[in-house]
Formats: sequence, structure tokens, C-alpha cells
Amino acid sequence: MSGFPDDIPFFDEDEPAPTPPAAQKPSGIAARAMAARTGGPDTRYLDALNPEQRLAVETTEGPVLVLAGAGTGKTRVLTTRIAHILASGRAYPSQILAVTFTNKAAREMKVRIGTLVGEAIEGMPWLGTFHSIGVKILRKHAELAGLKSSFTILDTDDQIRLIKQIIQAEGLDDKRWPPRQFAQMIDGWKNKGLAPKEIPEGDARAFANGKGRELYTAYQNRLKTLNAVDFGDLLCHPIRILRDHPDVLADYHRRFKYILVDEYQDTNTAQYMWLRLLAQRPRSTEPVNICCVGDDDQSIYGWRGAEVDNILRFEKDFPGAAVIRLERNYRSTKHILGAASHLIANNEGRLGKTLFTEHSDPDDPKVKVHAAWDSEEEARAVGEEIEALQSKGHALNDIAILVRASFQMREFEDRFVTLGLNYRVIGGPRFYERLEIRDAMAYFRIVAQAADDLAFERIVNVPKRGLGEASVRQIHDVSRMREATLLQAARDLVGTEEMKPKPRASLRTLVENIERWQSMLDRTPHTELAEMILEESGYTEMWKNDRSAEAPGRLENLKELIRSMEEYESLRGFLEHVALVMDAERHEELDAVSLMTLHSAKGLEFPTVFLPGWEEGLFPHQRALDEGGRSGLEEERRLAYVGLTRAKKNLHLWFASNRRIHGLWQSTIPSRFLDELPEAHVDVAEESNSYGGYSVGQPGRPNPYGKSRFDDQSVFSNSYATPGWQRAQKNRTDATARNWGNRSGHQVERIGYGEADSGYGAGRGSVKGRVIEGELVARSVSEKPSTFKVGDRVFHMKFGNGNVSAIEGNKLTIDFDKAGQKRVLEGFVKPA
DNA sequence: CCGTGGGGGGTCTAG
DNA sequence: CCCCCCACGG
Repeated sequence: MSGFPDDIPFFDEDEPAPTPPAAQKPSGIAARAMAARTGGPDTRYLDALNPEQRLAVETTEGPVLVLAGAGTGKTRVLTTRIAHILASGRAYPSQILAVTFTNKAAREMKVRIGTLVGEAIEGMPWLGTFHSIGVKILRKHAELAGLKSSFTILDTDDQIRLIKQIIQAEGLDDKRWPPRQFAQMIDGWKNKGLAPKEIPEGDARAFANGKGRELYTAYQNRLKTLNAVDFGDLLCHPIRILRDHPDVLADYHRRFKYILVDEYQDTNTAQYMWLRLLAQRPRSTEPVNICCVGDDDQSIYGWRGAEVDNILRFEKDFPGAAVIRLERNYRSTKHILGAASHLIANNEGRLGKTLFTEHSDPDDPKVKVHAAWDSEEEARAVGEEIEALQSKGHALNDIAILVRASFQMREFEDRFVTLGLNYRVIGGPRFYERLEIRDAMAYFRIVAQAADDLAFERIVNVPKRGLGEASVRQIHDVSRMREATLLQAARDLVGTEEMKPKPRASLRTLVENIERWQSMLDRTPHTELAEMILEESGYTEMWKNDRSAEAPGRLENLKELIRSMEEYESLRGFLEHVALVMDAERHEELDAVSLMTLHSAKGLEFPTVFLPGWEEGLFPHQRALDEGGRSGLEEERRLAYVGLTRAKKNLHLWFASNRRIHGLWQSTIPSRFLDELPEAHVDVAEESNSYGGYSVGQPGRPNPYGKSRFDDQSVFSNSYATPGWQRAQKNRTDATARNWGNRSGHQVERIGYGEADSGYGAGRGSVKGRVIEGELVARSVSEKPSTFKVGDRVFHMKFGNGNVSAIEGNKLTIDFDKAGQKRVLEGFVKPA
């Protein structure tokens, strides 16, 4: 039995009242509208806009594409546009569909619309992320997807465990066919909106000896019996429902008078299909009032299926669309904008925008480029710089460090801990991904949704109650035999003699507890119930008895969990929230440096920004280059652009000549992106003392060069002429050349992070002049026909013999007899 | 049934 | 290097 009543009204409570907005209770917009009765409509909110922004706000009818560069007031336009639609009486709040990508963006929009129009935001039920709106649609029409409206949303962890079970059930070796990899494939298919029967034959064959499609089907079936969906389904199910049920679609067409999309450049194919379905009006000449806002230069989610193409072809998709460019930047100095614009100009395939600022101060500092010996040095120097700023009264809240990869954060954290400098990690290990939170949530889930077998499995022996693998298998057997949920199976099992007395008694207690909690669900305040569950299950007890260092923190987190439940009206609402959201705890009041990845920095701004790790292989990231070729490089460049444009005033770029990657110290080359910065806006910083702190050949850190290449740098002043810089340049060119050499057929392979030769090792051979990176990477995606074909028997130096199972450009997917499935470059295999 | 240690593999990045 | 998984022994 589901714990959720199926008749909760999530949908109809927001039907517009039969009276026009101006006649509603005099609050919020209505108040404004009424106040305006005497003298025309109150449109003071328009006064804060520049002409382009104002055009974007007032062009309410028909399709509109707003190309909004970084810092040009994109959010202001979106929120003001909504406010304008509301205040001018064009639509009710519930008739506006506004989608964002992140919960943070959705939250921010709600707040800002709130300040514009008053407190009427309760009535914006369709403002949210693609996923949260997907949930809403799916809950309403769950039965059309073969689900009950109480379905649970699995997170990545659950998803992988489920896939693992399915792979094992097929009798396959989950070592050879990693569930994780398959989960990514499924994700990829769902990003394209593909059901099992729609996936390309090649894809289907690429996994588990051709069982890809079968496994995908089995996975979907399993989800259905679990009454569960994964993230991808939150888009795919609604698409199918809207596509297959014209009456339902027509309903939404009537409902949504205006559609707004934030970050349109990040939409994937499924999201695009979803939007098209809702925006298209087949039997009507009425214009489609869709407004997409985005910036092709800030498209940084290609790796998870985003199609920049969606924004590039907007005008084709929506004929007669108005395209409005916002290029007036309010955020950054001219140096920062100059650097960013110059860098991004290296990309092809842009819609083209040039940011400018009218604000210019001769005292504005140029962008500074710094060199460090290694990553520890980098962290130390940045720490010192921040301390210096702090002592000059600079708020830590105004400082951010943006890294390419999360492993870079650790050194900064370590450093800040020793310095006693406050910092906060944004988007770090997420609150709800923590062990104790996931456990607690599993308890809540099984109570709210009895069919949630994954939740049951997770907690059946947590805390330890003597129900080990043997008992769990017994429960599983019964469940399969009776086609019942694990909980039902467990209930059946305790009534028999099949289990030994001890596990049976403890299973009985558990089942009875769960049933009792379930029966209380509707009549007990949910926070109270949640506390009760954690107490009576022995879960909090378990951590109280745990003497490890983390235990107190975990208890604290559990308290925090209960506390955060108070904001929600029911356990159900809360579970949904957690499945979709739950960013880490925010301590806004604390003055602290922000530490995050470049990806999570999009949309933010800080007066002072540090961008460490500008080295080849890290930024641009090797994997992006290997897997994405030229377009991968361009995406990395856009990421760099995003990073640069986060800064308002002070911008510091760093590279370290040595970095530890998976435990090994490797020497590195400055990022090619540093070369793409305009000298007019950049200073190479002279470090007064940052090299004094380490000594050459310090224990535990062998110095491959004997003497630091930067030892004598400080003799020279700010210029690209320092020997360190020049040597770094030379080093870079040489090594790029070596990579080039390698790629055309020598030892290097970069499958995962393994032991593969870094490619930056001993030099050999050289190519004169500067290697143009575009051509270098373009090779790996060239579509020239492979010399191999599917089914060929091949030999690889490292992995041995195998069969080609898929070909993509010059990359082959090969099922090796011993090593399993790998993707390798064609140059590394020869016919067997 | 549960804890430990060896071995192998590998997280860039949302929801 | 670090984490996860599995085999093994108590």
C-alpha cells in the first residue's frame, strides 16, 4: 500500500479565479493594478532597464530569443518580463510556465519576482526546474505511464544498484560490464528521449555482447514494478504522455499562455522535445509566446547531453522570432571583459556577441597571471593573497576560487584550515548524498511508499540486526515467488518457520515497526514521525554508540534533516524536495571564501576571483579533448570564459608547473588558454615572496629540474618577457608537439585515469613553431572511415585480443577477451 | 555474520 | 592516492 493518498490535489488548486486579477484581494500585483486605476498602469519596474532589456521585456507576444551575455542582466530581464506579463493582466501566475536548470536559479527567480510584484509568488506554480515540473506533470498523469502517482525518484546511487542487480540477473559479470557505465549509457539515451526500442542498433550492441537493449528494457520494467523513476524519466515520461495523449497536451496548451526558458543553451534533446510539444500549437494561428534566454558562449554542459544547436537554430524552429542581444555588461571591468572576449573569439560556431561596458576606471587592475612551482605552492600563495586582502578590509564573501575539477579543492581546503581562514564549499559532497542522510531517507521512503524495495534493502540491516546476506536472499526469493514487494515478502516470511528464530524475530520487529509507522503517516505531524522512526529503529542509537570521529557530525546532520523537514507540509512533499534538491547547508551569514567548480559558478559573480590550475590536461581537461575533440576544446574554452566573466574587479589566473595527479607528481604545461589572452589587458604577476617558501629538492618532492625554472623570475618586472614565462611557453610548445607525436600512433592512451603515460614525460621529436590545437584535436573526431569494421578481430598491446563492437570516428569500442570492453583509439590496435 | 586487508579501478561537471 | 569490492578468517 502506498503511503501517499493518490488524491492529493497538486494540480487544480491553482486554477485561475473567475475574476480578473485587478479584482482580486488587494495584495501584490493586484494592489499595484488597483493603485494604477487612477493614472495608467504602474510600470515603474521598466525604468530600471536599458533599451535592449526593455525591448526583451515588452516583446511579450510571439517567439523571442534573448542572447544575454555574461553580466548583462539576464535574470533581471526574465523576472521583469514575468512581472510585466502579470502586472499588465496578460496572464495569471498559473498560466506562465518558466523553466530553469537548477533549483538555485528557480529559487532566485521566485525571490526576485516576489520583490517586483509583491507576495503573489505563491501563485507561480509552474516556475521550476525541468525536472521538478516534469515530476509535477508525471504525478498528475502517472497512470498514463504505468505508474502510481506515489512513485519514488531514484538518485544515481539507487539507479546504479538497481542496474547492478539487473546485470547480475542476466548472468553477466558486473566487473566486465560495469553498472556505472551502463547507467551513463541509459542517461545518454534518456537525454535524447529514447525508449529501449528506439535506441540505435550500434548503441544496443555496444554493451554486454549486444544485450544493451535487453538490459535497458529490463531496467525500465524493474522501475515500473518498483513504482519508481530515475531522473531521465522525469523528462521522458512526460514527453511520451504529451505525445500519446492529445487531450492531455491540449489541456496544457490551454493552460500555458507564456513560456519562458532560462539557460536555453543548456537544453538537451529531451528537454527540447518537451518544450516543442508544449509550445507548438498545431491547429492555431495564434503565435507561440515562448521566450528563451541564453548565451551560446556559456554552454558548458555538452558532456551531459546539452545541444548548443538548440539555441543556434532557434530562429528556424520558431519562424519570425525576435532576436534580442544584450551586450551591455554591468559586472566587470574593461580588462576582464577584454580578456574574456579575446579568449572566446577563438571559438567557431558562435552567434556572436561583444560585451562592452560604459564604466571605465583607469585604476582598474589588469587580469593577473601567476606561476607557481606546484599546486601546494599555488594554494599557499592564494591563501596569502587572500589574507592580505582580508587585512585590507576586503570581505571574504567577495572572494571566490573556481577550479576545473573538484579534486583541486582539497589543497585549498587544507591550506585554509591551517590558516584558519573561513571558507565554504559550494556544490561539494551534497548533503543528501551523505550516508546517514541516505539511510534516514530510506526509512522515510519505505514508510511513505511500501513498494520501495531499494529503500527496504538499504535499511533492512541498518543498524545491524542480524539480517545478513542469507536472510536478505530468503526475502528476495519469497518476493520473486509471490511477485510481492520485499516488505510483503518479509511479512509473509515471519509467519513461517523458514527462518531461524533469531533473524525471524528481528525481522518481525522491523516489519511491525514499519507497518506501525505507515499507519501513523496520515495522523502524525511528519517531523514527529520522522524523529520517532529514527529513534525506534535504533538508527540514532547506532550513531550514538559509534565512537568514530564522524559520528557526532552525522547525528548533527540528522538533526538538521529533521529541522529542514519543518518547512514542508508532509513527508511526501519533503521526500520529493530531497529527491530533487537539497543543496548543502548554507551559512550565508558567515564571512567566508567560496570554493567551487567552474561549472557550479555559472551565474554567480564576485569582486575577486582566483582561477587556479590553468594547465594543459587539467584545463582544458584531457578528457574533454579526448572525447570531445574540437568541440570538446571549444566547450572548455567556454568554461574558461564563464570563469573569467565571474569576476567584477580583480581576477587572478594561476598555473602550477607540477601537479599531483592520482598520487603522482607530474610536470605540467601552462594552459593554451593563457596564450589566448590579450596582452593589453593582462599582467604577468611578480611574486614577491611566493617562491621563497619552498626549497628545491624538498624531501618528498623531487625536483626534476634541479633548480626551479622560476628561481630568477623576480628579477624581471611585469611582462611576458620573464624567463619563467618564456620557458613555460617553450615547454608548452614542445610538449604539445610531443602529444601530437604520440597521438599519431605511439604509446599514449587515455582510457580513464589509469597508469597511462602522461604524455608530458621525456621529450622526443619536435614540431617547429606553434601547434594549432584545433587541428590537433580535430583528428580524434574526424569522420574518415575507419580501417576496421564491426566484428573485426584485433590486437591491442595492452589489452590483448578482442572484437570490434562499435566504431565512432577513429575511436573503436572493443570487447577484449580478457580486459572487457574498452574504448581505444584506432591507432593502437592492429588486425589480429 | 561481520570486520579486515589486499587488489583493482577510477568522479570534471545537474537534476 | 583513495575508495570500493571481495575473499577470508574469527
